Amino acid sequence: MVYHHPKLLVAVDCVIFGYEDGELKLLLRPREIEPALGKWSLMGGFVGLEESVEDAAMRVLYSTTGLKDIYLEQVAAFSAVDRDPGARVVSIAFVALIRIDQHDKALVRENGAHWWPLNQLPELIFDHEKIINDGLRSLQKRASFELTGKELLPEKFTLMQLRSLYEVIYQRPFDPGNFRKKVLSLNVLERLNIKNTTESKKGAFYYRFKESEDNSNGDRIFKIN
Amino acid sequence: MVYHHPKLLVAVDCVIFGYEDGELKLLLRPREIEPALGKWSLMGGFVGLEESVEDAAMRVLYSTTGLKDIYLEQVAAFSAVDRDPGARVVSIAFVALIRIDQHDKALVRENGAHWWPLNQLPELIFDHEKIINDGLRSLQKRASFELTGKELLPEKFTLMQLRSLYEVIYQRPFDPGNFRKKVLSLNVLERLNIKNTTESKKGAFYYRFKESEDNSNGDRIFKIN
DNA sequence: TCAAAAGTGTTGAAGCTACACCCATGC
DNA sequence: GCATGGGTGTAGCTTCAACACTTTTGA
Repeated sequence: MVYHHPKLLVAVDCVIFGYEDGELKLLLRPREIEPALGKWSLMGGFVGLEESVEDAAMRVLYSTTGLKDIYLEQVAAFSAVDRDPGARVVSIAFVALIRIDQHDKALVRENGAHWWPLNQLPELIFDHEKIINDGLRSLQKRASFELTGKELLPEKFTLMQLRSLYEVIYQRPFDPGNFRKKVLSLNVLERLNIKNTTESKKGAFYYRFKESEDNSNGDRIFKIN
Repeated sequence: MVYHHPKLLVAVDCVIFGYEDGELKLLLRPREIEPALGKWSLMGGFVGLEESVEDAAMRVLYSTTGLKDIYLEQVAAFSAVDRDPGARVVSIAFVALIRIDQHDKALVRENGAHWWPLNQLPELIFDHEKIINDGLRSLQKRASFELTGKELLPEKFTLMQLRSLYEVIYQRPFDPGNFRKKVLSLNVLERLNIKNTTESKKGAFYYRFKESEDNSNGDRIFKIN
């Protein structure tokens, strides 16, 4: 049986965050069709008949970065009637977190895509700037409940690197000593017996996320603001 | 210009919460068409070509409760390919909060709709039980950041009534003294010079929400669990 | 008089903030 | 030696949970 109602184009748009050179970056690509040809756009695609929106987002991520099993989280549906002047499109936005060093650089280049620092974004099409803002707030919320870094940092990292990541996610400084104590008290990291000596004279121990640790107990770990 | 991609039915489903007789209740209606005829369903409808999903949710709420300007919040998109056996439908779920005593009872009756206590729900169609669970978690989250009651309680209410509301939202008891102190410290309620004497011998002051108070500063006010 | 809710006070534990302070080392 | 980040400690403050206690009044 078929319901008699209008059908709409349904898209997914992925706010793909990566972390490199102490900055949060976003993977964007120049739009290749009218309208808004040449402006920059989130990585997106249309949802097919035989896939969920999550499947579609995974497909988009795989086809643009070559990565599977990416952290993915729904943000919201964006559906203003005129948000896309070319057609009526309802878009489901996702946040994706990836390690920049792991993605398929050739594939990204082939797509004309480019990593843009979060605070030096180019002109974006449609409502993508708003989507990005909501995506960042979503990331901040996640980072405030669950220690976030596994998906963005290298396998092993120093506490200073983790703190730097939090500083760019929250756009504010953290007290080094207090950050260290708080993070270690969560009991989700394990210290390795290797030191990083490139970023400080003394050398700092590497840490990594423990396997299969829940990492989230419902409490805030950092306050936003 | 038109994009050449499949189009899908897009629906909205509203998890409509009300509070009555010390219980959280949900407005549901029996489904009138196959498949799943006779099972109970969230209040929903299809999104038209000339409306956003928020518009569509508003429209559904107005046509089933007679109310406008309702608190409405997106929960998520549900889009499993086979979630509706009758057709491919992507549904955007919303949470709505209303005062049960204010809605249009005749209209609700006319729709065959019925208020069901949250913990005695009937058998539901499709994935609506999951949608309700996610909706409740969404309500809990909101109530943990922002004192919630304006949309569910009568204009004036006692602190005991507010506490009872929180107890059913969180499904756990709150210490009366501590709850009182915490809530009053938020500075979003104003005490009226009237007492309610029907629920206690001594009589308790009525309170109401202050006008245009932000009511949310980013901090948790209650921990979930 | 007694039960039940209203409303206030207290106390100890826990967490957070803002620091001070020493350590190790490359320059 | 000195600047830099690594790492630990601490004093003062706020918050919170648990619970005692007093007030008021209808049954």
